[in-house]
Amino acid sequence: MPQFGGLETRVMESLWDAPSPLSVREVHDVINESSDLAYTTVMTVLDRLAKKNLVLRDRDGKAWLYRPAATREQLLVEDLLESLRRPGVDVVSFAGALVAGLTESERLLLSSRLADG
Amino acid sequence: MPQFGGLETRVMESLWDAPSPLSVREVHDVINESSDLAYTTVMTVLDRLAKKNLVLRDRDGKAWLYRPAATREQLLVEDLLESLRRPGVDVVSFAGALVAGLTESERLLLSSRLADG
DNA sequence: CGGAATGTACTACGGGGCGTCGTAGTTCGC
DNA sequence: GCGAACTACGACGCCCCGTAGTACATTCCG
Repeated sequence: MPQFGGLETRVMESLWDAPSPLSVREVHDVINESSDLAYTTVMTVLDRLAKKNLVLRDRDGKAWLYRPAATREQLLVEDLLESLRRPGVDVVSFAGALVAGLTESERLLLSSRLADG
Repeated sequence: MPQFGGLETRVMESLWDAPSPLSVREVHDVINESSDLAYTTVMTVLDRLAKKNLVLRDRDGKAWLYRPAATREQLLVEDLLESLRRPGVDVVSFAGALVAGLTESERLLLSSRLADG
């Protein structure tokens, strides 16, 4: 629903890319392959994301395991539909601009998917 | 490209809904049909939007006339494509989620538009 | 059992964006 | 040249987010 900050995005991507829920330590390890952040920094971010209901968490012993509340694609669609349905937005114009911006393969993919939906 | 703030959004909508470029005063008048903001508040917002190249302006005597740099639909598509092409995003999943979220008429509209693009 | 890890909760601070406006200065019309 | 309209610029407070420290609980190992 909202826009993620820079670090929030990286944390979400760690979770999205993982096959199963991750602990703070695991997310921290992933993140720190390309940075040098404190453990508590990652924890704070996960905590805030959880409070915003963008990630869910379950106890695993003394630790929490975090997982995304929605896939990237779900969030994308939610955002898109919300914007698309705001007053004044012309869906026809949107479709036109979209066609102009898509690559041919993207256009075909979307097209076929929409056709038999 | 970016996300507008609350007042920024209302200002942009004033410009989008207008048939021709508007002065600060005109935007202020539109906005103040439903609020009570100072003239300079609206001016500041327009100024910032111009500095971010989200609106364009041309001189008209001593005043500036403001117009959107892009249509809402163009911005929507830009945002969508940028998100859609980020690593990890699955366009097929996106298409699936999109079909599930669209109304039938929206689906048909997009579908036909994409088909003959 | 008792200390070292490991983990969480809570607090904090600084920067940036944005809503909000005031003041000072400039320009145009009469 | 004077007043009205307009702009330029600065300012302040709030909230979000990146960043982290400290304090406290739990667990594990010797």
